[in-house]
Amino acid sequence: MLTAAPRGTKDILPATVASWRYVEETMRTVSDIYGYGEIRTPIFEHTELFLRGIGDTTDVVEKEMYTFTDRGERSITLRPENTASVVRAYVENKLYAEGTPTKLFYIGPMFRYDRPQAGRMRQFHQFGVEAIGAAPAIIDAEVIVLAADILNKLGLKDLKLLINSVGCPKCRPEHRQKLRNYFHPYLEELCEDCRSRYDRNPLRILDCKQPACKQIAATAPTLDTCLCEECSIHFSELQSLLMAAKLKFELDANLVRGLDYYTKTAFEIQYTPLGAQSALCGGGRYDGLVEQIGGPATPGIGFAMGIERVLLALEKQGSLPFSHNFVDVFIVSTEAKHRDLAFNMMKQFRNLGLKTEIDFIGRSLKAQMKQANRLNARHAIILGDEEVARGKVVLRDMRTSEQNEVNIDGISKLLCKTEVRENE
RNA sequence: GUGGCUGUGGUGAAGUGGUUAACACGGCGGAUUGUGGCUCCGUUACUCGUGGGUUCGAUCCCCACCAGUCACCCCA
Repeated sequence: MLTAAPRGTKDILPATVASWRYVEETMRTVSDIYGYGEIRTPIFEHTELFLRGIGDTTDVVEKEMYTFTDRGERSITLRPENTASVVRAYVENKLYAEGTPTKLFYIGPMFRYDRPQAGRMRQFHQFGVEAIGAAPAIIDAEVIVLAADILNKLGLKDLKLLINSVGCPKCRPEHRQKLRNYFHPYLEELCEDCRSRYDRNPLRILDCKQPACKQIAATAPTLDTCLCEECSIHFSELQSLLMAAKLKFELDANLVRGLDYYTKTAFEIQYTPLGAQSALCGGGRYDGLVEQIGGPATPGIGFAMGIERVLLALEKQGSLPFSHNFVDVFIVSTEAKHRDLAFNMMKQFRNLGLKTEIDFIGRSLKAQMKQANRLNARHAIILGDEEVARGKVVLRDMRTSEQNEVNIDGISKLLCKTEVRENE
């Protein structure tokens, strides 16, 4: 137990960190181009924020949160997502004073107590974007295009963009009523989950995978038939903007987001080969959220993207850039009496920006050469006893095997020139 | 939270109720008493996820737990 990380967590080791940085840098760069600024909120918040923000009947809140009481008797929760925090920070720091809309992005760990699976961790990482303060569909379109742009820049193929409108507090109750009326005669035939969904949130029945429920739901009244004029116009404007941006999408009347705060636009980008965890990115509009957590009535839209999932997709597709490590110089030194000289040389090289390595465990000359080779050293500098006595040292080019004696003084300059030439 | 499958060294893996748990890669050392990349040799699992049980005896049989994985669920 001491030597095992908690279930659903994992170490990200040097060999994979390069991929993470590549993905994160792409996200940061694209966000910057779109005018989104990075925000870093705390990893934990008052539990109440998530109860109010996400909705206290959602699965995330009901059974997936890491909640504990701190030493000051406060109920604290490790963030299961970041939209509520960002909105809290927006209100608390009065970011609306800095001009509208406020465009923010974040990258960081989230925590959800789920049963782990590939692409579903208890500590996982999300990149996400929030645009707060603008209601028109053009900001929805920007956010969606931004998400697609990142995935495209990363080189992912065969992505599927699904969009829907989940309506607003004006049209949703009507739809809800229509759904109840429709499902009422079938109550006995629905699965247990759906019977409770009937009372709590009949919209979710549309999402059920049970064949029986699916069949019944197939002809249920869909939301698009009930959208109020405002929502309906908003949705068609969004579609026209996406077409203008040449972004392909599919309408999915059954696309429902799991968190309560969503209104109007809902969207998801899927990479089907990932199976059950194919949603790389999901989001939508949340026009009631800012007010819900105690701020002024303010519209907003955003999405979150699962970094582990993006990485899985890239791996599956074979699109991860492979990085080959190398060092500029490996200093070979077997004589104890030359250790200080070797160490000092290494320090000088490193000050010049050369990646320099040395043996740390008392290897033989031959073994040190092997090590230099394994580390992909461009050059080996061999401190031979006889040469050092004459103020010289052997410089070997590891690729051509050419080697010659050079003066100890001035070797730094010599090496630097070589490296500059190679990098050109 | 539910169900299925899996669990042998750093990695990929073979294997059997009973002396020394294959093989490959990797690691370490060596094969000209000053030099790597190829080749060759040696070495590298007080032990087969953990804990119980059955048995004269279990890595191979049973149970529990832990972990991974697939599907459900949920969601990114």
